[in-house]
Amino acid sequence: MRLEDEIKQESFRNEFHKLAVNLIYTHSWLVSKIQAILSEFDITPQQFNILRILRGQHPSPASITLLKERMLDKMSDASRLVDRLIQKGLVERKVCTSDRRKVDVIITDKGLKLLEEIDKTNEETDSYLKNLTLNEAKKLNELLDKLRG
Amino acid sequence: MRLEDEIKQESFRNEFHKLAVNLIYTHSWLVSKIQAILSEFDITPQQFNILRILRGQHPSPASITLLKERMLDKMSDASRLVDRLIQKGLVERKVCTSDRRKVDVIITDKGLKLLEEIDKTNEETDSYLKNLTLNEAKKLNELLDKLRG
DNA sequence: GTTCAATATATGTTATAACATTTAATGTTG
DNA sequence: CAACATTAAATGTTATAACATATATTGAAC
Repeated sequence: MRLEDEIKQESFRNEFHKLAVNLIYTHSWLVSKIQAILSEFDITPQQFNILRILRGQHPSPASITLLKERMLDKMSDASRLVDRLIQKGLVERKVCTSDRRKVDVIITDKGLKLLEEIDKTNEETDSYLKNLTLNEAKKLNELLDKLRG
Repeated sequence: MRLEDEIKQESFRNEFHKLAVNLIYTHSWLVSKIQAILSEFDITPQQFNILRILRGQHPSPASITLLKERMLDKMSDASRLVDRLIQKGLVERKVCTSDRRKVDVIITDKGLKLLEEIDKTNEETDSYLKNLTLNEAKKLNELLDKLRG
């Protein structure tokens, strides 16, 4: 569906301006889809992302800095995110024995099991994007990579 | 630059999954650029968007509902956004005489002037996106529209 | 005209991003 | 070894999205 119709704006200054608005709008569209799926598991998209990063590291722990590097936002609130995951019993935090400034963050078995359950929704998540063919998805990825320079 | 290199992840489940992550990452990249520019005017991207919508309506007022429809996020905090713009003297809020449930939100002269100043940064804003050719930008817009269905 | 449903918006709440600051620990230099 | 610089993460703060709720007003039905 055309952006102009969806936000009821007749025109843009130019194609680049339209692109900026389109990215912002489409991001919001996508994230709300993902959020709807994840809310059934009582988890937010950002918390989910942390769990996946930790699973990728498992059984090694991850530091807060490593989590930040792997996350999609430039300066995320990783420490507080981890706090909330600890409350949910999905991760544990330990003092790092080799460097007392660091903490070791580890995913729990409960966290791993939750990810397994969520993995079962992969088909549904992908389906939202399958308005595009595989080649179109590839093209879109290439263009996004090029856009960032 | 390739997404895999930027977030230090070697692979994705499939192209569609990569696309989801790429959209989230690119959005964050873009918004931080826009934010840097707007912060010099002491305004957030969302506040800026409200001002632009109100300028488009000027001299007619806009209701909160209209603002919400025109905004890029599904369920934005329009009322509180307007509060903060009022504090900055950039908009005014009046009771709507024809329907006391509604309020009329109007941009002030100060708000209009600020937008004129910000308009001078358009070239800079566009320049971030000019890693793409015009045709590539068009293609990207088409694909994003198609993606949402 | 009265009753009830729908509507508009303000407000409450949680989670998050972003930026700043604080505090303690580690690394570097002399 | 001491002094200072750097680092890691926790914490403070503001703004926002999203969802829920509250309250007052308007519209619809009878």
